[in-house]
Amino acid sequence: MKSFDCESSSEGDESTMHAISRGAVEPPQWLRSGGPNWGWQAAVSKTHGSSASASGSVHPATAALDQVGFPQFPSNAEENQTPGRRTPLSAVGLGGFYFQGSQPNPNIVSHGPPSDENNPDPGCSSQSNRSQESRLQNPQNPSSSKGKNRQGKTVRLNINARERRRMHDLNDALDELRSVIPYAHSPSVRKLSKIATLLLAKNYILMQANALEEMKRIIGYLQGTAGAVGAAIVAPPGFDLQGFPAAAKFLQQQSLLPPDNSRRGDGAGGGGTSA
DNA sequence: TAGGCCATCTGGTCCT
DNA sequence: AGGACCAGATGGCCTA
Repeated sequence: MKSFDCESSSEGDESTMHAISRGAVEPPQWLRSGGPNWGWQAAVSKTHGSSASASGSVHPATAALDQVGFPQFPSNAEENQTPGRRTPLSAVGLGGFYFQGSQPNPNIVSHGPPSDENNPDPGCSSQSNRSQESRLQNPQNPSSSKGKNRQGKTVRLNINARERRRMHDLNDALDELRSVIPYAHSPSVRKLSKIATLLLAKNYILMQANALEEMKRIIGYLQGTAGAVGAAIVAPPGFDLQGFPAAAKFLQQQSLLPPDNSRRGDGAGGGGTSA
């Protein structure tokens, strides 16, 4: 169905999609240089690589997400979901998300400022507009309710514009989500589909939660070990927390590090965080 | 050409 | 009443 108010989707969205793909966001260092392998690279290569094999009728991205061995965590998110109406944004503190007119992420291609969509361009020609007009007019009583039809048409156009803007905001949020998900953001790589973005994001969150739990266990173990021998944990030579203030603070809070360890950039390691 | 993905329109429901 | 949200329908574009 053609757009009624001169905001045809095809051209604009196509350019948007290509622009987003070109807006390369390199994958994180840990992903590029053999960090913890949680299956992301496999997922990405399967999803977007040239070797992405079509798996039947399923989209390659989605199929790859299903095939990849992501850590499977018990997910009660869906189970706790009540059927029917979704949680409104205001309920999660995002009530003011719309109409802010800001683009926090410069990588995100904006659809432009809300182009006065509530006032559909009267000069916007055309066939699609005329077809809409004809569609919105009541064929039963064309003369008596002309003014009402016109008003109804305006209302309908306003509703369409709001819905369009809502979907644009949703897509912008998805773009922001894509920009922080570690996957190949190279120009030669196809943009993640919406469902793939959501599934990857979900697994990424679960992965991070798992890593955090593991880190806590390690710290707890180290803490117990240090207590057993009655000595403080000494950071090994070359170990520098200057680049990790949060970690340093956390370790200080856990009494695992002397207060000045986080400022040891000039110390044993000589400033390098690693080899 | 079929299937996947997407944007848009549209009518309904719910909330403020 | 107006707006947000949702889901179905429809048509276009792209890829295998």
